[in-house]
Amino acid sequence: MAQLKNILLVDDDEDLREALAEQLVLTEDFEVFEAEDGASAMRKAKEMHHDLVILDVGLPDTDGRELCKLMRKQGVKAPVMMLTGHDSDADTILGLDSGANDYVTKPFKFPVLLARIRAQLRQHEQSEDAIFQLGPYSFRPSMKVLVDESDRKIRLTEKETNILKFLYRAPDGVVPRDVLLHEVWGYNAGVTTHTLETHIYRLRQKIEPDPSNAQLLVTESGGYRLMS
Amino acid sequence: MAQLKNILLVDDDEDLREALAEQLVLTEDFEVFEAEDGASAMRKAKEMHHDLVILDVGLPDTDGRELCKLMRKQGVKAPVMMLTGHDSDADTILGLDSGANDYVTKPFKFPVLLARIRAQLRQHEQSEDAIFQLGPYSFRPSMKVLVDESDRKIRLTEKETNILKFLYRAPDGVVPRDVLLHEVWGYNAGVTTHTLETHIYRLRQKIEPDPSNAQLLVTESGGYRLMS
DNA sequence: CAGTATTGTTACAATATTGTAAGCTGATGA
DNA sequence: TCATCAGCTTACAATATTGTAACAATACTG
Repeated sequence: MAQLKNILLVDDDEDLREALAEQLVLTEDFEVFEAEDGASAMRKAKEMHHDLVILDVGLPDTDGRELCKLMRKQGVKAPVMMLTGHDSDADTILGLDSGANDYVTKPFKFPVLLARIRAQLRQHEQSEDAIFQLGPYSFRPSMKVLVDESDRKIRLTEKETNILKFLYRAPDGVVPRDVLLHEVWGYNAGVTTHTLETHIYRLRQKIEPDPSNAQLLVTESGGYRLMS
Repeated sequence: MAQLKNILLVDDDEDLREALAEQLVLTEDFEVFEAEDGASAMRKAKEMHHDLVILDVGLPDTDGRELCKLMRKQGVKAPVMMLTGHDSDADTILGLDSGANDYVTKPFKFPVLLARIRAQLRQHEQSEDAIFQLGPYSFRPSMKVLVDESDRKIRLTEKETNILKFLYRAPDGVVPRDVLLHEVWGYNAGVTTHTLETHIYRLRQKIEPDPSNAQLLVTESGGYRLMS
């Protein structure tokens, strides 16, 4: 995973919660934030962005499904994984219909949970609500904006958005010009690599503090790379 | 579900497959297409669009995971649900990493599968690869086009795309003007309902066979409705 | 029926987006 | 050193998108 993902882990069973948190952190892909009841979960959900929420169905103050609905209503778009003790159909259905994305029955083996977490994260990256961390910006492709720390918005054109999207997703960083051309303009595009260069230039003007000395969107012999 | 969804069901166990198909059809939400081996599954996947694929891991000719990867490589974007007989971790992980979206262990209870299918479909509607059936068109929001039966493409502007998207998703059809305004332009938009009307007009020019007698995008006292 | 509100139609102007060309820079290598 | 090339910068023109205004048609109400 290119960037550390924030996970909000909500479970009142402290032993389980901490064990889980520890294992998640060990993967070095996640930063884990913990909550032990619905109220504090909501609070934490509001005060920062999480990339995924793990939610126990049974909490001391709220029902997990209700909490999930509440979170959705409050605008939490991240995938929610429900943990439950009972594998009854009713639970499953209700769990899924509360707006949760996946459902895991306790006890579970950690690798299974982990695989499902990764699958959810991967899937969410394709979604309209996806938010990416891009250097100092948070990037919302569907809104075509970059938002900086002080909440200033940088509007992007469609081409710019697509360029960033494909650069971000490139598994190992460098994307050759012609690949980028094909990805953004399509395979029969009558556009020269020169056009791409101009777009990169314009992007840099918008996103680089010092455009003539690119830090985020760097040139790399034959292509471009997005620094995280 | 507003529109019948096509499901491709791949399993060599004829009894199970037909029982499943029947139950799915009974919900009246799905049309089911069956295949009993990898080869014919690939053939069917190519010849038409399916909204979801159910795939048994063990097939006579191919391994289900390989088939899944192959489908992905061939451009199948629909969610894939893997059915497996063994609940081993390895299977789970491999299953999820092959590009499958969810994983259900046999034997399962039908309502559980159904709930998971619905969850996948719901989630996929938010994705970039989502394709909607809109009257005679297939609508690809991420490409901002409508494609008609004879493969002619109608390009849409961003506003037009968003209008269609929100109309399509409206649970019970009619969307009041002001709601649509808020959804498409945002809550602090300095745009009058008049602007919206113009956009609707332009949309109709593009998508209605007889624009002065709208069949797809109809006016409904106070708002608009998209006919499926 | 008159008149008012709602919705549709047309035309136009402001703006944003995009592609291209032309010149520039700096590195590389013969 | 000089030629060459990849990549950057700047400017400009074509086009697409969008909002608005003015007017026409239609439905609704008293």
